[in-house]
Amino acid sequence: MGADLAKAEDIGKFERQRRAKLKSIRDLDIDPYGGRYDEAEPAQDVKRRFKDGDETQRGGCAGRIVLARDIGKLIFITLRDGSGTIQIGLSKSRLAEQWSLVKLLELGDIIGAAGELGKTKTGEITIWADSVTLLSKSLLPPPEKFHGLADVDLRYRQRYVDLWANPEVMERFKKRSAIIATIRSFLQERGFLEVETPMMQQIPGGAAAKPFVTHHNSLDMDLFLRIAPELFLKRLLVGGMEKVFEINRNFRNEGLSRQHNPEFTMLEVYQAYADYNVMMDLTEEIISECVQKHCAGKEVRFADVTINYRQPWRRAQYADLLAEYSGCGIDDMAAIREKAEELGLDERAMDDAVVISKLFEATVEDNLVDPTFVRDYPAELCPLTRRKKDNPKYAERFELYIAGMELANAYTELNDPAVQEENFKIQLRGQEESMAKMDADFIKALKYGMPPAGGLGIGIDRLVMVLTGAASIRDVVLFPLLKPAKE
RNA sequence: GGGCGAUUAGCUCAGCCGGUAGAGCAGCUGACUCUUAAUCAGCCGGUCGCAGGUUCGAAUCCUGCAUCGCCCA
Repeated sequence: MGADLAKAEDIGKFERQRRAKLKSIRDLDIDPYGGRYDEAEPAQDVKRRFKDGDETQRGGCAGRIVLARDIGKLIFITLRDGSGTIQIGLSKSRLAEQWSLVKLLELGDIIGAAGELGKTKTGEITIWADSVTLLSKSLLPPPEKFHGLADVDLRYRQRYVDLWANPEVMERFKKRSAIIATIRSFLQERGFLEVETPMMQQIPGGAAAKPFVTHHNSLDMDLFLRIAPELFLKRLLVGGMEKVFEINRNFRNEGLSRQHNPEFTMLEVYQAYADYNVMMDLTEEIISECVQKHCAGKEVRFADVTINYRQPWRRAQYADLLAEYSGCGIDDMAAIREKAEELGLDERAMDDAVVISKLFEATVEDNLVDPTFVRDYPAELCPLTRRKKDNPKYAERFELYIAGMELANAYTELNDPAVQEENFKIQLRGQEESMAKMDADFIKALKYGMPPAGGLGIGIDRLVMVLTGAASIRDVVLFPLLKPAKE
């Protein structure tokens, strides 16, 4: 407590010094918070269009001062904007009456500068400013200039600092945006309609997860933040939308981990008259397009492994993979339970299907580094999925694994209302998980008739992780959920 | 929930077997019109996460707690 107060005072010291400068600037009759600035263009563009030897060129940029080298009557500033950095040369002789302002500038301030373009003796493209505009005074000291902001917790809490103090962070989030844009246009070009379905639902369904609860005051009604959009997107299939997709947030009331943030972004795609094989091809095409456009090659580093995205991707049977890595035949429950016991999975109270799934997680997943489609899941694990016609023990479902992570999940959608209702009831008997909730309106929709369809979900955050080499989901979510800051 | 690690100046970090706190950056003062993490001289800056314990003496050893990270469930 005493230490916290002391710290607060220290921070106050730096802020006091900066406030004093702010006052000096006001005393010069200059607004320290500027306004519209029309002379700026992106730093990268200025550097790109610069032609050596032409001394008539001019340019202007606006951004944050991230480095400054003060040589007395000449100051070099490294200015960072959204596109990169550029050097500004501030000389006393050129700036004349503005020099007193220039001497008051410091790291972190946001300025605009315009003037002749030129190269320095050492070859750096530089704006030799003849006008400088203070656009926003910074009152808090920036992080250390060379190491940037290193404290992991602070980086997430103060992402607004992280983004400009650590350029690779900005790059990663630009890439995330570009990847999502690629996916969106890929689907739109193929005739998929982008839709938005409710985030606040009365009956949370479409996945097995615990929902967040919220409350609508004037209706005096509890609502759930959606755990999946699935049941609404299928209603759209009933309504006649034959190719739809949604990219939006899902919310699951679970713990946090490297791969889990309670709110995460999901792509779901539905295509009438298709099945899971069509979805498999689509998944491979979408992600390959992203690799093509946003990665340096077909091999991408992720943590301590290299992922090989060369097509075609492996497509393997769930049962075969289980046998390959656990040594257990999928029908040999005695062996499966013994193996689970051996691995300390605490399987006694679990249904057979759940034990199988736990054993799969424990033995197989980590081995699936290169993109691998795992297909034909035990039907008990798939209440929304159509069973295989030639072997109803299995469902027409696949998951895509990359780097040991579940990246996508897809199936041939179940469109028989009687079977769907029965599956809901079976789930109801088993667990209190939300998948167990009976959605009578959804059954009603199916009774009107839903075309056979393939459905696909891709975890966008995880996709961005594997494509950008980010080991934690927190590195691809701008503002990940954190515990409240201590004060 | 369990294990491991971290917590020292605003930031990034040193600090050995216990002897009473250091560097770089930032800041302040001064010099410098071609720097690139500019340089040079000087100065300011710390209840060493918190609370106990051992000791003549604790940033250092012990215990508990808190926060953060990593791994596991």
